[in-house]
Parts: sequence; C-alpha cells; structure tokens
Amino acid sequence: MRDVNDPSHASIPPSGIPPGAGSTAADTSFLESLVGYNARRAALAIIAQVLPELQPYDLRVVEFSVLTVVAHNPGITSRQVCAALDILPPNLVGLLRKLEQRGLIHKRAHPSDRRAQGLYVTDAGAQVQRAAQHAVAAVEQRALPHLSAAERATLIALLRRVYQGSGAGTTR
Amino acid sequence: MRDVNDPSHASIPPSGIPPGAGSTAADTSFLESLVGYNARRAALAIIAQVLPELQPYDLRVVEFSVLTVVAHNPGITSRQVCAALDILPPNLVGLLRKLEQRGLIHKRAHPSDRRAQGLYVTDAGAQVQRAAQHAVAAVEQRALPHLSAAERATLIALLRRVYQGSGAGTTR
DNA sequence: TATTGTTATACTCTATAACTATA
DNA sequence: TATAGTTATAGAGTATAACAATA
Repeated sequence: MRDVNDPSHASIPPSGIPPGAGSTAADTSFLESLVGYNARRAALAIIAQVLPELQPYDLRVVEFSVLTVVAHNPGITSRQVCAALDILPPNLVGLLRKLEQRGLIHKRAHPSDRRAQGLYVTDAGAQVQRAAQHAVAAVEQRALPHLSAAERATLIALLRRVYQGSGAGTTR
Repeated sequence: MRDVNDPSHASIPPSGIPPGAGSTAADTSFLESLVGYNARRAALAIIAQVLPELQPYDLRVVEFSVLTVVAHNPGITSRQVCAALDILPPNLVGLLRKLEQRGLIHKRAHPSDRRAQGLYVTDAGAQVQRAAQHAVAAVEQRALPHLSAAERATLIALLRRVYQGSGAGTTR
C-alpha cells in the first residue's frame, strides 16, 4: 500500500484540496462496511443537532428521554425507567433529583409496594416536555432532509431489529 | 393517561410478567419514532457484542478504529486520523502513545512537512489488526442474524446518508 | 432470598484552552 | 496568520460494590 502523503505520487487526479499535511481523505472502507460503525456515526450526527434544540429547556438528551418516559407513563417506577432506557439505577438517581428540584417531576407513594415510588410530571414538567418533544421531532425532520418518510420508516424498522434481536440491556 | 402501576386496572389481558413493582413494559413510542434514538440503541447493542471480541487483543473500539485506519493508510498524519474518525486531536495523543508503546504503530518524519509525522503499523501491529478485523467482521455477522445481506446493505446505505448528509464532524 | 432506591466511587469518553514548532 | 502535535484539565457518561428498607 502506498503512503498516503508521499508527494512522489501526488495529484493524479489533482484534488482541489487546500494545502497542509492533512489534506487527502483517508480510506475507512472496512469500518464503513460495519453496521455498528455507521450506526454510531449516524447517532452522534443526529444527537449533535438535537442538543442545541434542547438547550432552551436546559435539558440534555438523557434528561429529555427520562422526562418523556415519565410523562407518557404516569406512576412509573425508577426501575421501569431504567429498564426502558437502559440506564443503570445509580445513574438515574441524580437525573431524577435534578428534574425534581426543577419542579418538572414529583414522586408519590406506590399504591402496592412500599419500597417503590411512582414518578409523575408536574404541570410545568408536562409543558416543558411537550415543547421539547415538538422541537426534537422538528429537528429530526430537518436533520434528515434527504430521507423520504418511507426511507425513514425502513431505517427505523431495521435499527429496531438490530437492538431488539440482540440482547439489548443485558450488559448493563 | 392511566397510572401504569395502578392495581385497580391490572391484568386485562393478564401479562405473564413476574411480580415486583417494575414489571409492566413502559410506553416509549415517541422515542422509538426517532432515528437518533434507534440508531443510538442499535450502535450500543452492537458495540456491546464487539467489545469482548476485541478483549483478547487488548483493544477498545476506538483503539481498533485508529489501528485500522493507520494500517489501511500508511503514512497518515494525526490530523487525518482525527478527521476520518471524528476524534479531537488532544484525545488522539494518548491513544497513539499507547499503541506505540505496545509496539503496534510507529511514527516517521513526514516527507514534506516537518510539523507532521507519518503513522505506520509495525509488523506486529499489522498482525494484530488483521486478526482483530476478522473477529469484528465475524461478530457483526453473528450479531445480526435476522438481517439478510441485502437488508444490511440497505441499512448501511441509509445510515451513511444520515451522517454524511448532515454536518458530521463540524461540531467537534 | 430477592428487589427498590440509594450512596460512594472509579473509570472511560468527550470537550476546551493554551502552548511549541513549523508552514 | 494558520496548522500539526501536544499538555493540562474539566466535564459528561458509564460502571461496580455495598447498604437500608421492604417484598
């Protein structure tokens, strides 16, 4: 394999790339043949666009996910949130505390299990969640301008088969 | 919306889930309608299966990616690796140092730019990379048993359009 | 004996500022 | 003035062990 930066082989064809040592594009063909690599790159690219949309609500992606699950599942327990979002219990504690201190969620005694607590959104929490959900849905549309609705549906269906087929959630 | 854990509405139909407070499945329908959410879950599920395959070679996922790019692009510079894999330069330094100390890669003076250094795999590095690449390719096959070759190709093509269409690599 | 929620803690990953040598 | 490589450091994100209260 030839050195990518050896000038003795340069400019066939002449690529209109600016000067500097790091100019030519690297070969990543093997990595690009992997579903895992492409899924990770795609996820990071979308999340990078979602982040600034959630900033006005002072929510990170995980916090939005937790708030959304609680809003859509009133009375859900911590363990159920952990199972749904693949979050470890110790890491959820701080998230819930922060959301509760902001007055977005609150806890009530569980009707049948005195160890557990039911989680609920407050009125303010429901408002914030609705607005943030609209913003997230809108930015996904904008982030994927080249995908038709059918292609998006196909993509999502294939991705779900990837992580539902394998043992998702077993390793943490 | 009804409380998910309110026993007064329980068991219609009776779900065969074991006892405890966190038993019923939570509604995550909105999150599951997002490409970003599904891509992240899929990526994490696959990476969780790739990790143990790389353990015999004492490589983490990022380290394998760097080693692979260097192996396939002899003489590549640090900045080019950063651009190809969307890694920040300060975070690459430690990765390269570790790979160099293990004798898997080495640096040589860049032919035309005295600021830069060309990266190369050693013979040992090339051996490790080849073996690890085979292991990774094999585990991807095993991790996606329900996807045909055509479906895998479709999935990869759609994912690439997601992160190549948006401004991938611009935010970091 | 198992589960819920929790604390404490450690380790990895990612991000920013600032410096030097060179272009 | 800009770029390549580097240091130091800060902040997210993720992981395990262990505990009290309750099932």
